[in-house]
Amino acid sequence: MLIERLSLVFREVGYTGASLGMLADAAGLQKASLYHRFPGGKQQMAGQVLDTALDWFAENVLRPLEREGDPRERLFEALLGIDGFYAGGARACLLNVFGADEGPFTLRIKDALNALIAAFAKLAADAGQPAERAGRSAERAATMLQGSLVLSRGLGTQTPFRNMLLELPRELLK
Amino acid sequence: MLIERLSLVFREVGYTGASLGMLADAAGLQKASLYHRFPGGKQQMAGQVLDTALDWFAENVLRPLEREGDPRERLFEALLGIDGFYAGGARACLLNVFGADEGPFTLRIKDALNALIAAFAKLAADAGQPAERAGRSAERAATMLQGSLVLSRGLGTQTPFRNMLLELPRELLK
DNA sequence: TAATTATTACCGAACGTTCGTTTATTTATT
DNA sequence: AATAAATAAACGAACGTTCGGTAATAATTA
Repeated sequence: MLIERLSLVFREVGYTGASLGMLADAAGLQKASLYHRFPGGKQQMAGQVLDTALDWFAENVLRPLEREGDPRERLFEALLGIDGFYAGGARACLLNVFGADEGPFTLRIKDALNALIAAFAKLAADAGQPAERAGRSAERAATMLQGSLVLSRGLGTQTPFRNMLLELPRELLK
Repeated sequence: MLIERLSLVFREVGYTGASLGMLADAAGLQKASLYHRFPGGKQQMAGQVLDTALDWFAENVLRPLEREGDPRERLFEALLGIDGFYAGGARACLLNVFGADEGPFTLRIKDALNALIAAFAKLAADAGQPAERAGRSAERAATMLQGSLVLSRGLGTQTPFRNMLLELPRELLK
């Protein structure tokens, strides 16, 4: 899939860091050919990459968190989605990567983060946490998710990410 | 201070995102003049910015964490340093910003993160936590620090950072 | 102290390179 | 034949960098 190849580049070097040469190489196309698919240029590529990622995340992470059913099962399903989305902590988060460059993605990033927190909060509430505590747990869960990605990348180890996956149930359930 | 002005630019737009024009403007100098102070160019500027920041961090955060004395007092002093270092969550972490671009700073970033975790671990151990648990608490504290910065930036609010400052004592003490 | 030399700090202008993008043309598909 | 997909070549603009020279400051000499 073309979008996914582009996504890997953006997630590795960020928006400004991704040159059209790199993107073309990753796509297996010439730079000019990318402009046939994305007349809007680099910004459109990044936007579509972000949209696709957010769609996947909504389907495989948010939806399990928000659906009906046993909270523990829903959380495990979401954690599976998270693990896949970040490749075990090896791939950076687009929200972090695109958020660094203040640009046309700021609003979408903000909405996505809020949606994640809201989904975590619903799960925690469904698991029996009082509303206020569920909100704090949700924010802390999102914080640990993002932080573990930073640490995993900075340390060159996937263990912080894995530890975070193990700790989220304690945080959000019961 | 010249270095601090450059630091603000790097922390705002990252390494690749920072152009020499922006850096020169922030410094109140011409581009050519920056090459008088930094013959090594942009890379040397970033390296010196990183070194200066790490020195400040070591002095005002790591040292309180590792010194002798009451753990609660030491932590509060460190939290004060952290709050100042990140301007209440408004300024990004150089470890995150420079870590995005895989480059000549990777090793220094790794060492700095490990030093922070080690300092947190020593504090938690001094506060009475058994060694193994102190290590986990320390990693979790570093994770929440970095994560709260991502969230604060992404959401455009300082509250995640502030909440993190409030939660660290619970995490590391007792 | 005054004049002179070194040294440092800074700047305008240009360098070659790479950036994102466009145009014109060829190849593939239907 | 017509439409879509891919490309080679080139574009202006911005990039990081270099260079020659000018102001300012310090050191040295007389």
